[in-house]
Amino acid sequence: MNRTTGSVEASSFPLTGDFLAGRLRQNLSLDDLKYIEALVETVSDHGDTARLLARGTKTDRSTILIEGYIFRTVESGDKRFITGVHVPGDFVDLHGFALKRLDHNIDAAGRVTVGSVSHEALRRVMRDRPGVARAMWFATLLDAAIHRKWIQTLEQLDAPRRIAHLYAELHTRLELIGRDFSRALRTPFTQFDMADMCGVSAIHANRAVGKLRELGIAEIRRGDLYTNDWDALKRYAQFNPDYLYGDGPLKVKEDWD
Amino acid sequence: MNRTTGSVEASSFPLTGDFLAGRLRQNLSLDDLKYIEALVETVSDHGDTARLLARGTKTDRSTILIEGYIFRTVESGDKRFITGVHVPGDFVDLHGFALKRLDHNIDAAGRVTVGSVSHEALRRVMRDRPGVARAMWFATLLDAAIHRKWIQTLEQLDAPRRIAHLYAELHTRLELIGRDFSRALRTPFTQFDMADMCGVSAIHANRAVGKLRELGIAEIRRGDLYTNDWDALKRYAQFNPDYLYGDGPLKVKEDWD
DNA sequence: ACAGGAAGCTAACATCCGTCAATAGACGCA
DNA sequence: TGCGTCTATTGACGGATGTTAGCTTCCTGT
Repeated sequence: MNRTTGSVEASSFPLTGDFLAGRLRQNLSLDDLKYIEALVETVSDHGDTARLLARGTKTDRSTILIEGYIFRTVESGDKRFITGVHVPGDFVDLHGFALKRLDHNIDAAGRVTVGSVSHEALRRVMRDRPGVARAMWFATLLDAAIHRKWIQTLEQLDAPRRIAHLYAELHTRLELIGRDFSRALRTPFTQFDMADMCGVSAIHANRAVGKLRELGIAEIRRGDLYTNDWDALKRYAQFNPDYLYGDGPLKVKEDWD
Repeated sequence: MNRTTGSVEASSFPLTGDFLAGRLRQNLSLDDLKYIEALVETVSDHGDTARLLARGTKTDRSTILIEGYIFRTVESGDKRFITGVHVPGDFVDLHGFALKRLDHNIDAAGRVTVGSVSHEALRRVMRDRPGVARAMWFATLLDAAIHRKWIQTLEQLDAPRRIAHLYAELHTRLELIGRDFSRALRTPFTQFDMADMCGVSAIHANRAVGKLRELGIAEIRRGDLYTNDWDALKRYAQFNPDYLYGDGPLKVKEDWD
């Protein structure tokens, strides 16, 4: 595997063999995971808010997030909208493999480490490893389920609850890939980022953060959320983790063939 | 193919051989389309607002919409939220094939005609027709792209523009499956339905419909939209059809294998 | 034709949220 | 250390939206 450096120095993330064991973990054997990891040809680091892929780009590579957070963004006029956020282990542009032309940007939130897989390699997967190909399909179906929950959140909740729901979702997704933050969840998000994810103005996002603080639900400082009662936060946000399929209905290997 | 009747009488929809030529059309040969059509084991009609599949259901069949509109809905408290709408030719629960347990309801909007395909048959597709399997994957990726646009719409637009955007999207999606409504787009949507799709109260949806009328953008009566200037409506809604990939980047057959 | 119910419409008031303006705090860089 | 920039915070005001209530219109079944 080749290792390159983006706009900041190469990270010291240890490529010990399981950095891909994220969302796909439940669906694949260790053998399959090692197979995918071998597909990653380059690993690179990128600095604050770097644009990894611009809307409209035709690319022959797909990107997997290894460390950090990534936003899906669209720009309209002078405003930015965030339609999704990714955590380590997620393929962030698998749909670019199929749809060829991206309909949105892929932006780093803070510093990130990403791996790159050529579409040529993915075509080999499609041909030689149907089980892996299915797992990748399922991963994109989970993306769709998360999108639907964001739609519901935007339709249903007020600004403070939207922000609480965002962090509740991230907390659960990070737990599912084996990262437990019992008391604090650290992110590089600014209140502008939160506003663009929640569909409110930055000033109103600030009010919402203040309300969460005032209610004793959570203390958010520079993107990092501190709480001693995640259950209370999740209850306040009306968070129900079913849509993340964490109990493993993604585990369907035995149902196939 | 067996033909059954739901809660209303069997429709007279002519099953002449191309009712599946919807979203998949651009990706598949005529031979492939006929192959899929042969998979449809039963066709049934359903009456107003029938629930075709309830959240949490484990099903061994998938549903393809032949005529009418279908909502994806979730209920919370005594409120309903609509996270997506489908037009003829769409597979509405292909993800149920992969994820096993549905995280939302599948509800008819008005009267619908649907076809049913067993998961057993889909497993055969996966094994015997990789090209068809890929097309179905791409169809779910397009669902995700539509979801992202809904997220952006909820984040960006006010209520009148959201409703205009909804009809603009439907207009384009119906055009892509060969149904052109140059002057009127007929739907069975109530203003409650529009409200639940746009994340506003029914009363505010009524205000929004009134504003579109007052501005001369569109006249919406009992779900049916009349306009003599679709371009003006789409401009008002800031509608850009790129995300529907109507120009055929879904056409990737030549890139595979 | 008639009655009942569902859907559409309007008004009044309260709350949520956007915008503008100004200030304070935190961080990076020289 | 000091400066500049980005981020966070607060207040004031106006517009967008939610809620409640009541009324009207349209559709449908008898």
